Amino acid sequence: MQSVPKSEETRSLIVTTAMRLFTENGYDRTTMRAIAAEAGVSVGNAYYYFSSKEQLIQGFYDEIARLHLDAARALLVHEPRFAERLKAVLLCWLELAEPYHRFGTQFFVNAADPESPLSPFSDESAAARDASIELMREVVDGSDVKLDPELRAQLPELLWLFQMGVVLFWVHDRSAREKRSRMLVERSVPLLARLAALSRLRVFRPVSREIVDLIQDLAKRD
Amino acid sequence: MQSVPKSEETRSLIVTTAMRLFTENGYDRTTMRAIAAEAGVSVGNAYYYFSSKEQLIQGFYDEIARLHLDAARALLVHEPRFAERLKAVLLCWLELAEPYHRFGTQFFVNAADPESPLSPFSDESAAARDASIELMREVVDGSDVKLDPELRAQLPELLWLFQMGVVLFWVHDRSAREKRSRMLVERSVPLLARLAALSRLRVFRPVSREIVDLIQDLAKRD
DNA sequence: CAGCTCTCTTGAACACGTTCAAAAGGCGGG
DNA sequence: CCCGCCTTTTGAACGTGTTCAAGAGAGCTG
Repeated sequence: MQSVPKSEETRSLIVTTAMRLFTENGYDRTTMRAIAAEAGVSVGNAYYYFSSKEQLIQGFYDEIARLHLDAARALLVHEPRFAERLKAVLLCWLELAEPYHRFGTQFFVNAADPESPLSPFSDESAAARDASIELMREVVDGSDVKLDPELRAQLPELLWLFQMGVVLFWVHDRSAREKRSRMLVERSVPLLARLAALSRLRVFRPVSREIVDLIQDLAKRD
Repeated sequence: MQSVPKSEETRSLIVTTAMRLFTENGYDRTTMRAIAAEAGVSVGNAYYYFSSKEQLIQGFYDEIARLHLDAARALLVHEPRFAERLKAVLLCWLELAEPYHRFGTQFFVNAADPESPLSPFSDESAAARDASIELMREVVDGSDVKLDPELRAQLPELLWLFQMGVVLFWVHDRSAREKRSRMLVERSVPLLARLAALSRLRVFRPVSREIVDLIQDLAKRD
């Protein structure tokens, strides 16, 4: 049988313990000393595997992203309508993230720091970001939506940005079980779909072209 | 002559010193001990006036908001065109904030924490927020823009939200002298103005109504 | 002036994230 | 079995934000 290297065991023991304590007591109230003690290792050992307390949640971040990709793809299989596809993907994220809303808040605040490797715009997050954009591309391509080809090319990235906006809203959402975040998704998605459809109208063309151009220029890396 | 109470002097000595050190060395690299030493007081004394290091920047925050209100109003006097008014107000903010971009970043990250009193959505920030929304109302009301009355009522709040978006972009902007943030403003504002005008078209009415409704519902406090 | 009270000030102490020199384990080659 | 080398582990120590009990002033009252 395939034996897991000892070091990998220690690593995952630490990250598992950390996640448990974070969800139990919140991020701020969980100390590195407590994590180490609970995992039965020394503080220094935790720092041998993770360069900071913040870094500890990168593992969780990756985990939730992976779960979301799988769960969302499953939902897309039998649904051709664009708005429904997008809605399903976003609601699915809200559902998966719900258990972590309490400390997730703290986490996503750290992630808002442009310097942090946890920022969705950082180089370190490039892989996760690309995967999410790819998912949005599937949302668009597998649907029956009719679009200006130029908009179609940009849309996945725009939808990813929209998703980041939803996350931002979710972080600030204090309603029971993040009901308001769900409402945001349920009501804004049909609107987006209608706007996307409208974008093919003649009056709209110049405006939608310019929007696409602007985003494209802004998205260029410095 | 009106004598300033001693305590006010100490308070402002501390905040002034802190601002200077923050801009010189950045927020993280400036310690409370350094601030206290430089101001010639004890660490405990700084905490007598400010409940945390973060709190120290609330002063700066208020200051910049006040400067912006004055400077922006001056720009509005002889300009009737809606897009130009909005653009002037936003570019004016970018200009005022530029010297603080370096540590402002750190600051606005803290402000992204929904729990923090520095969050633009917090109760503590209500006064500053209302003042900014009022400014946006002047931008709209003093202009020649023609609007659906319902949209007109909501627009100031929407524009304030848009401004928060610009700030978010600015925080992540790493281009020289935040050139990209200026570009964002210069190109997105005319688009917004055109969209606002389009909103009076018959095809658009239902969509724009729903957008206004949605925002209104979301803006309701829990 | 003596005493009292309230504001202001102090600096040592605490808790936490983080670092680092040193020790302990594990392992392949002699 | 021992030696040398690399990985892993340790815990004391450091720097930082923050707290707090104690003291110093400043002003008021009898």
